Amino acid sequence: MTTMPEKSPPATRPAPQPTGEPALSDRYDPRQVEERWYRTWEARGYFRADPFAKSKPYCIVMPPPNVTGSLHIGHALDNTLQDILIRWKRMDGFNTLWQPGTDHAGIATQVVIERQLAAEGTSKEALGREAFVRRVWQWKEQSGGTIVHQLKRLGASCDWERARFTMDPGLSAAVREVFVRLWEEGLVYRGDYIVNWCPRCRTVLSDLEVEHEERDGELYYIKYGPLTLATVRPETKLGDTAIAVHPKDKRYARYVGQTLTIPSVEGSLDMRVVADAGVDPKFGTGVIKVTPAHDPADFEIGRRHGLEVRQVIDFEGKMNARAGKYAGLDRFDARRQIVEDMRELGLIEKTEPYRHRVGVCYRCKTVVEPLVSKQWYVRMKPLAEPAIKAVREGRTRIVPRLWVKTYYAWMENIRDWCVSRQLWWGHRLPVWYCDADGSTHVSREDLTECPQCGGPLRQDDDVLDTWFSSALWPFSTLGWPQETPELKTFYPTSCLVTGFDILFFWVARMMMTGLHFMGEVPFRDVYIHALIRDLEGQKMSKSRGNAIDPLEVMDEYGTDALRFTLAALAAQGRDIRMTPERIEGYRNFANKLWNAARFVLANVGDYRPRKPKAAPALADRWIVSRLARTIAEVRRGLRAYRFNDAAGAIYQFLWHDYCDWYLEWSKPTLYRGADPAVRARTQATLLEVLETTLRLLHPFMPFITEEIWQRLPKPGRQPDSIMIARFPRRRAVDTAVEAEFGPLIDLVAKVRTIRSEMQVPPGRELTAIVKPSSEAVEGLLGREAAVLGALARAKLSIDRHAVRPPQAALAVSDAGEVYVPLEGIVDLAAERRRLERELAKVEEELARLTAKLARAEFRERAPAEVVAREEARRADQLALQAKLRDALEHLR
RNA sequence: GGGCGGAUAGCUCAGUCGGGAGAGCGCAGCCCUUACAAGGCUGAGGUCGCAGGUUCGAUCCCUGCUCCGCCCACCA
Repeated sequence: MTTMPEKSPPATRPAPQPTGEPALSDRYDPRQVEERWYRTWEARGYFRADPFAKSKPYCIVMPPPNVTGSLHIGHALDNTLQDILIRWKRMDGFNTLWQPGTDHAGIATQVVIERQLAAEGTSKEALGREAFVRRVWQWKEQSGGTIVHQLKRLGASCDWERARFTMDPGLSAAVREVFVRLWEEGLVYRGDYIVNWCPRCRTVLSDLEVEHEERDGELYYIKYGPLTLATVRPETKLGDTAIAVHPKDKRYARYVGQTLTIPSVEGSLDMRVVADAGVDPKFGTGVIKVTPAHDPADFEIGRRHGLEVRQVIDFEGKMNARAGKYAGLDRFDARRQIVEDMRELGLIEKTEPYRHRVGVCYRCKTVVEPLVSKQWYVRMKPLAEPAIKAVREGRTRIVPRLWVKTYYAWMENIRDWCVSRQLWWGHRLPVWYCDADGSTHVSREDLTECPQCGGPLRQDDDVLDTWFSSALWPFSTLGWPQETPELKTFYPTSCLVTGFDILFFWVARMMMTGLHFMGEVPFRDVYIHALIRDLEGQKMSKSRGNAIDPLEVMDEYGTDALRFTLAALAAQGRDIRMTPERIEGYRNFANKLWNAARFVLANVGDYRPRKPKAAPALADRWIVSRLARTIAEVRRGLRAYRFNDAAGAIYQFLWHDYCDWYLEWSKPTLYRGADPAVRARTQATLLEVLETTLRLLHPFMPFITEEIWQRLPKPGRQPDSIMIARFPRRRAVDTAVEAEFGPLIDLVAKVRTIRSEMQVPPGRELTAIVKPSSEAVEGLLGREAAVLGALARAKLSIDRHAVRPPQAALAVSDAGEVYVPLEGIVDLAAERRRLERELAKVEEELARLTAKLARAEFRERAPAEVVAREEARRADQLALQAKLRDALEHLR
């Protein structure tokens, strides 16, 4: 790595605040910069929100990561987008609050500690509940903050002083308040139903927490007395309490109502045959066994026919005492054993391979066992209706709109939410039972004795589903149920940014609780972004080994590069496929910016900000107009949550307009002894445009923009940091200037093309004979001749009466015609082939246009301007055709 | 079974009034030109999944089909 010779900083520049070395290396080194600036920003309190500020509030609540969590690429995306919004709004003068926090993550956290205990040769049972919970808290205090530090590395400008944890006293009070109120309103109830049980986690799961996986299994055709039925779960046979057929199935009508004696593995069973519409006559033999205790569908059939619920599998997934000789066997071992036994008894008619979906625990992937047990539920329908209405009425806007339908579909078919969990880590249910009089008490305060009989009370052992407290997040973090200034100022929050995977788990539930308890939607906008996958479209995960670790990316490419990459990719609907190459590209972009800044700084040493003496040149006005266009695009992009559009606009502008054209254009002025006033004007434009672009880019790339911004000489008093500077305002685009400048760019490009295609050695001096199309263009070319010549690397000869010499390559620009004499250099045969190819293309296009224009329908129906354009295009092509023919003639 | 999304350059993807197809990467050629080789210049490469329809005109709107992916649902 080479080091630049030290350059003395411009005299007017205030000493860069926390900046280290004065010289800028030719490569941007993020490590030098990021931590230093983050510390400064935080120390100066720039992230802090003020509930009493007068400016318009803008608030985002962060989806709380699990305390056990480590920053993965999904967090990085989610939080980068939030930070972009918050930084943008902050710079735009809003009173911003980005409310951070973490989630206690019931099962996930409990599993982590259980694993630790196992490694220590002990268990939570050995510890006891109280000691276990203490242990979790201890762990939380020590290592629960990992993700917070990682979010800081990402540049997240949250108000950390307000960080909340779902099990904080305040939030726990909110949880209790909500549960008690729901109980008082009759929206919470306790009931005996079939639930999804995870035998490994030993807890009930909500329907959402069950994932479905395709697995290969076998379909067993079993003889049930005179009938044969098909099942994938023969082990539940011992819990069968009926046989069911479809009511209209004529094949079995005569059995309905009868009680059959079924020879089985444990002697004979007597079983009723019932008719139920839930049976699909087309599946298997059209007969099913009914196991109300271990199948949700069977449970329903059982209720309809008053069947006995006969549990044969216990809460650990083992066969229980009712299973006779199979008692104690794991359910899958029992399946094998029973099948074997039935085979010996000749009860298995046949088996078929069968691929089906099984429910598995979303945490540990263990096959879920449906079991009947007593759990707590929240009645959802009354809560869902206002939440549907709020979106219908546009009080909350879901972006992109494609998720709206999904939201409605789920809300409209919502089922009651099982909220109790058989865990130790979480909010314990505020429910007490009196064994003396059998009463149940739900209370805001801890109870010790029965309010009815004064007898001793026993608190329910269960805790609430983790998502119960998350559902209150937008108002519990702001202080509810207290009436706080925070709530008053920041609720409803402005925008929620999250992935679609937790639309039901979280977003929908926040909508419901927010409306119910606050009387208003929790957020005005919901922006739902895609999920990041690898190149093969696989979900990233540590176990697959395909995960891109954002921490490693930040180490290697810098945080700004990662953030910009994520913003640039954010548009996509459902999936984002991410590759390191992509990040590398944006790392290069950061480096490009860095070097552009170095160039500017190296060339403004003698610049003194004062009233400009020279009027801006065409190029100055052009870049300023391009900047205006970019500002408009960025603002439009951000407003519409089109982060990729916004990022793309800046990328395009900075690299291709500012660096490729304007910087190059400025060089002749800066290097050669130009008029000092013109030179100062150029310097002023270079600086002004760069400074504005930095502010525009800051929400996306906070670190590098701050680092450069601090080094720029700025007139007058300025804020101490770019992050509290103003976001660029919209300004007028000068289309006339852009139209004037365009042809100049074209001209340079044309000459370069000729040079490249004719393989003119770089050392060789070229003369470009330019024939301007009008006097105005001639004047323009004359004024810009020096720059044009330098960029095109050719001597420009402007001649209104130029005649294209023979044996010449040809190019056309809007500014006129360019002839470049190339005698003795051109490979004539190759040139002829090239011209012939070109001619063929032109003629094809010409034929198409001629046909189109000949059609009466087109002339009559198409808008006049379209017809005119097509005619102009045809004229161009005709002229081009003539020139090409002419040129070919010369070559022959 | 219901619903949703995707199919555009070799790869990953933009393309929001229907009016001449774009980016990044990759590839080819030339260049260490005093901001940057993590760079510059130039170039090649596409029947916009298939078939119909609407329209003067369709990558875009409608219908059908094929192939991927996802979500929801009590077919054992």
